[in-house]
Amino acid sequence: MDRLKQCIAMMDEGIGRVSGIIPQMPADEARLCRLMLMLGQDIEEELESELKPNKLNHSEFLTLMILYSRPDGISTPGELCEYTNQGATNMTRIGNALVKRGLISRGSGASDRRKVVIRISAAGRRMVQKMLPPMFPRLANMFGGFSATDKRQLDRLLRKLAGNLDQLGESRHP
Amino acid sequence: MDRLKQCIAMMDEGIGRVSGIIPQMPADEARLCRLMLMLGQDIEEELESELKPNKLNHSEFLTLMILYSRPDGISTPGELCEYTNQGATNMTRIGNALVKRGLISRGSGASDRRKVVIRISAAGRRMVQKMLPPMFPRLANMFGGFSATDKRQLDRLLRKLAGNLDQLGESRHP
DNA sequence: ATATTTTAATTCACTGGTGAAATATGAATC
DNA sequence: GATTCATATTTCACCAGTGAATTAAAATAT
Repeated sequence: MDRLKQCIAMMDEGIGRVSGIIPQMPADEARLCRLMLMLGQDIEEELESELKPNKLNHSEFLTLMILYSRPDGISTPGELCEYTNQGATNMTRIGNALVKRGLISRGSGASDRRKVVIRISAAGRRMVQKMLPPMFPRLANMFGGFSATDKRQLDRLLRKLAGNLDQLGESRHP
Repeated sequence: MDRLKQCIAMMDEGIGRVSGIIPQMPADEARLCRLMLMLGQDIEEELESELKPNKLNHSEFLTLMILYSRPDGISTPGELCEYTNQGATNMTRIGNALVKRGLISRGSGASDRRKVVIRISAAGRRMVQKMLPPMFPRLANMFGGFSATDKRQLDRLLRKLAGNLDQLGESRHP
């Protein structure tokens, strides 16, 4: 129990010692970065554990949600790659898996015949509508004790961080 | 460019539409949760891209850093599993990889002979000291434009979130 | 003391995801 | 209008991480 708290305590100590040895290290930033990584992973695990009973993994679920949230229920592998941040290779596999379960259909594109049109099926919509409500309580608990201001602040800071990460990313992929 | 920003814009629209269909959804919490997932992944990628030139992956690097940050430079597979949040299986592989590169040594435990003692080597310490400084500029940029207050706020909110996630986790693993 | 249960680490078979090459269509250039 | 170049998807071979079973050593119960 309290796994994260323990990991964080040990990180705080560790960063303290390391910045004793290497004082140029930006210790506050390192801590925030580690926190983001730890919480991100933990939330991912939490999510996967909620998806497991429905035998979907995160990227399959996300793909399905994007289609569900579209007015027309349609997209293409390439576009889904961008928004799910998955490689094309894996999107092919995800498509195969979802088609096999009848949650989406794949058809040839009309205008550009290189593109494949992916469309959520009625069964896919039902699946989403069945899966979402049970997630709401845990989702609410995740931010239990957060005031409206806390949530606004967190939202603001995360979006600001996103802007910086985009900058960093651009210098990686020139 | 601006990959994250675009993903976030599309998420905002998507959540808007979904909460039109399913109004019980806690939309603010869903947004924050998605933001944490997206940023967590992106930071992970950023980190991996910095580690790649040294042919270490995140979990290998983290393992090495934990050992480095210990006063005695020592741990055991089991303990490293807890703090890296990796399964024992994978820790065996990580150990193999790091031993093969001479960054750690593995020895039999004195008191409890089931436990394996893992110790960072001089080469391991040198590797860490070589790798860290080049990461500092990007780490600083990640939080560029964050005031001291912004950083304190973010730290506070993330630790609060960690507490909630520990609660959630306990109900999963009873 | 011996038998049982628990704990630590490893091995094996598998899943999810990636990079490089292949295929096929479309767009641009000569 | 043939050739070159760019884009969308798929296939193949590989890497990282997981769950179930295995081995060995402690701890506990009988």
